[in-house]
Amino acid sequence: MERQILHVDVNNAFLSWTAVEMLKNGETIDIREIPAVIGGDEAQRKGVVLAKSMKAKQFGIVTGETLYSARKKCPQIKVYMGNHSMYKQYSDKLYNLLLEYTDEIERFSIDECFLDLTHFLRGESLINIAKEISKRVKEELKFTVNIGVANNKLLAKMASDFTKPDKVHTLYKEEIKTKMWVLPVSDLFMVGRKSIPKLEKMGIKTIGDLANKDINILIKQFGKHGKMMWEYANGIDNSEVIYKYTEPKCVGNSVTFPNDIDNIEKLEEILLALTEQVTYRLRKYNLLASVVNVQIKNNEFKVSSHQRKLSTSTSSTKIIYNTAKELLKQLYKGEYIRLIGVQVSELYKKDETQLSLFDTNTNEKQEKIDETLDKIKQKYGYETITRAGKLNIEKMFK
DNA sequence: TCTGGGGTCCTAGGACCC
DNA sequence: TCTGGGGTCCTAGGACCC
Repeated sequence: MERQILHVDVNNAFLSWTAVEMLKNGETIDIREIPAVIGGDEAQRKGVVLAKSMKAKQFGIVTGETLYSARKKCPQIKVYMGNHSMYKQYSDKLYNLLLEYTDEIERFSIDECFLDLTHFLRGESLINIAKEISKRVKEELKFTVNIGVANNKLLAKMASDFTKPDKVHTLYKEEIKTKMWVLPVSDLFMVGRKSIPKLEKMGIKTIGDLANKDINILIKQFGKHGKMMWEYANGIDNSEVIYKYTEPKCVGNSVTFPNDIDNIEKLEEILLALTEQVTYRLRKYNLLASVVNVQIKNNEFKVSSHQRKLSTSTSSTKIIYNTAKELLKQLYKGEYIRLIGVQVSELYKKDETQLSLFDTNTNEKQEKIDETLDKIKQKYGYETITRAGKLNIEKMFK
């Protein structure tokens, strides 16, 4: 049986949600109607465009570029700050509305969902459901979405990316040639910055060119990724809508400094603050980690990383930080550092861990200490007790 | 490039084992 | 040892996504 899939994508999510929130708070200007972007803090060297209005797009502003460059394209551009917890609230509102149609929903990102309606149609057509959702979101939640209607996730996602905003598009098998193959290959999901020039060198300019290329040549050049790109270009995708909760595969935190740092003590201090946040989340998920990874980016943007597998899995701040500190020592060659990050992976559910032959007791003792501290954090606020003191990355540079 | 932060997945090469 | 081949595990780096 053909699957009935929708992809719901919020138009300019961060900017639209900010607009709705501002209007709710008495603002009279709708920032969706003027050249505006959501951007990071330039003083903290996080000045990139995270979302843009349609008006801003008309000036050629793209997501990810610097605010400096955005201003050059449009000097009157208005820049607003983001607020992640507000985004989450709007994301939840959308999700709750979608739940009225099916509980088979995959939250692909904060502003995108896949819906599997195969078992929930009851005689109605998929496109009419899409139109109803579109209308209701606009009326009830005051922002707009694009919806892709198709028989698999890839085609639904491609369809939702056609003309914007506030549109419903279908992309059925018989429409692939006319609607998808004519697009530049860079529009295909999973064809990124590095693949585009390689594909062009092979004479592939459109998605159609890719679809009709010999798959073996693509596999030779790109490996598994080549096979996937070819399948996507041909509209082939058998992946399921993953609507059940899945545990994260890794947990990490990283930070770009307001100024480059060449002082190992300072780096260690920040590393500790980051590790505390990572392990705090780990314990909140009730997970233990077996691999610790530390990453640095120097002032020339060169990224390097070291990782180490632990003899036993743990969520202990002390154990993970000690490992991270050693990894940093191996990594750091005295250059100016722009970013540091710590990430843990190979995660296990706490109750499922195999008991290691040695030293589980010390691990457990450390984890107990952390859990006690976590409870205090929950009661009195996170800032009160982090071992990095009142450490707050911004404050550190004052 | 005045170039964020949080993820997932893949690959190549080396160590080590039989 | 002037040493073969295959498998597994580990690490570093990179591609891609939103």
